[in-house]
Amino acid sequence: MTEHEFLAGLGARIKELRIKKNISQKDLAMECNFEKASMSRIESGKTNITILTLYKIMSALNADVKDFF
Amino acid sequence: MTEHEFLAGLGARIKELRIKKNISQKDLAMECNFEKASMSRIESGKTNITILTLYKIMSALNADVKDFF
DNA sequence: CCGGTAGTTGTCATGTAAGGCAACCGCAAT
DNA sequence: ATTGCGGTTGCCTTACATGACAACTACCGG
Repeated sequence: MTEHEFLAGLGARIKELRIKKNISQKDLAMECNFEKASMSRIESGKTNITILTLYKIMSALNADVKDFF
Repeated sequence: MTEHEFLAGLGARIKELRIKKNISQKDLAMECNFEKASMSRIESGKTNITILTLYKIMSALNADVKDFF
């Protein structure tokens, strides 16, 4: 698995969990205290997020980090 | 769980897996293509690593990312 | 047609991770 | 006492994530 594939897969997983909770990128981003633009880039695998950013998203989704992989 | 606790816990988990494989920070760092100094800081929770750095460490440890949480 | 909603993309400033080098601390073992 | 190893810390540069704001597309509602 390439690094790019890894990031894309992670973004897809985040999107999947977000859709399951029926909230918009904007709403999820607001709960994480950043912009919907950032969430868009994260879900599309364009940014190599830090582990704390992943932690914030995980918390906002009431999910366990394990659920992201 | 605070962000600091999250980072510290992640570092401890990395250390645990590294010890289990019986390799030094230096050797693990070399496999990840960075310095032992960086590995020391990661294991002690001093740096907020990116997900690709975690991915590199995971690969070097022949572990699944799930094993880190 | 026009408003709002969801998502994408460009650009910017600031902070900080990545990567590297060197010096240092404990602690073996000789 | 000194050589070596594992680990820690300080400092530096460069790259990039974060966070923000705006502009844009596309779709759907009235």
